Amino acid sequence: MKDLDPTSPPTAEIIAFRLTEAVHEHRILPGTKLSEDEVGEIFGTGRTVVRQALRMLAHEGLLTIERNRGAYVAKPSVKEAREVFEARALVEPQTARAAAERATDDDIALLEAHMAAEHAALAADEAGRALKLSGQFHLELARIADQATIEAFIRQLISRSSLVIALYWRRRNAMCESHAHHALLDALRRHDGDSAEEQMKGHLLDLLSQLDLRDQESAMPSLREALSQ
Amino acid sequence: MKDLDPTSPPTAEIIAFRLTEAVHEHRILPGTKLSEDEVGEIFGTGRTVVRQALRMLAHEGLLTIERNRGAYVAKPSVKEAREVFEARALVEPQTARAAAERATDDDIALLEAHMAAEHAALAADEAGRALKLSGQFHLELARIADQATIEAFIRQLISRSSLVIALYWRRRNAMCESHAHHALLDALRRHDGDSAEEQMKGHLLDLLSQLDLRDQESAMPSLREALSQ
DNA sequence: ATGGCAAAGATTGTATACGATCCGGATCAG
DNA sequence: CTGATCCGGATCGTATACAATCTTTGCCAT
Repeated sequence: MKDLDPTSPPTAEIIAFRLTEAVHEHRILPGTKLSEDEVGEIFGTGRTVVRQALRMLAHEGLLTIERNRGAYVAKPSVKEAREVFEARALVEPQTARAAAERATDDDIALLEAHMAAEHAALAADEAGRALKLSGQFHLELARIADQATIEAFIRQLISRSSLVIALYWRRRNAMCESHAHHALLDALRRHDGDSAEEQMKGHLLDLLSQLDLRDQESAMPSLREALSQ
Repeated sequence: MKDLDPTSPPTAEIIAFRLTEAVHEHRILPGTKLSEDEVGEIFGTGRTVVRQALRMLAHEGLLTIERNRGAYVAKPSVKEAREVFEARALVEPQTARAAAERATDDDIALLEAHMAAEHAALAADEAGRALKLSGQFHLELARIADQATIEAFIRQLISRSSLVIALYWRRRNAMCESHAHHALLDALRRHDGDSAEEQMKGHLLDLLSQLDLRDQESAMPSLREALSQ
């Protein structure tokens, strides 16, 4: 009851969470500068707390901090983008399997609510919000699998995936991936680990295939970095 | 040439590295308190920089920070210990495969030097130093595999493995695992991905089997945590 | 007009001061 | 003697002041 006071100054964790949310929803785009003074004034706190939050996010790969220059929302290279999805392909299918084998009725209900929210966001044309929920769906699977260590890793991967999608997604309009989550949820309902693992593998390949990761795009950025900022 | 000045005050990264090294070498054991003032005086810097370092290490799971109480070297539970090795078993075999397929002659030479140092440390009866080098060996494989994202994850896992070993290792004397690294190195020399993957899988199972992770030990801690710590 | 250079402004890096919280011992009632 | 309560010391949390660094802008020489 003491932490619910809205007038109390936000902690570093809260600021980090809010910023993470904003980046996941593509309300803050890669390359944006996050000035300490600016963020501090927005949240009504000093720079000390803001610095903690920024360093946390930098450690998760969401920001890059350049000494004496400031914190910027990260712009993953094509190589990093590939690595992120390779890592996800390595870790998430097995996690989905474990989740399917362990999921309780409550877990299923929670995921259904999640998907409903995702559909609602899509219907309301709030693509950013839908994307964030989509990421949370994957994170819920890790939680259900009861693997806190891997869950933390997947959280980082999903964070970076948001950045990758912001930079390299092909068509802005269609976020037609909800079928995949539906199929995953079905597999979980049946406690079918094999199917869940397979669905997840396919889902991640689908996501990767919708990215535009041509090397042509990777040669430019280093040049564009210098001027566009 | 400017960063090599030994009189200049250490940065947060340097302090974090030194502390990490000390924990990996078991010179600082789980449960040890790291006071901000104390660490600051040791490194000749203010608390601000120390706090940054401590928070970095906490974020990697090496320390646990309790609000208004201080930072303590983490004491992973049995569950966490299992999770760490499950995660390693999930990630490292494939990484070893990729490393075997990509390793250059220089990489092999570096690993050989690494193993020599490891043997030397064992011969000098410096078990802690040998353990740190052993961890670095695994990390080198990730670097050779050219997977920066997964490398960062493995770094965290190795950190926590050091803590797990400090807490749950069975016999203090024998660190007879160097055979495994030798076999891995052989597989890399032959660029035999299959063998490397299989060797790594077996190596990690060996490590896990040498831990004493009985539930008896896991029922106590939650109780012991409350009073002993 | 262009290129280098210098000074001003802005932003981050660090230390320190002050306030908040927690732990431990002392005191006292039962 | 046991238990609770209160106070002092110590440690952490935050804000702020000052120093270091970078960027920008204006000027001058070529």
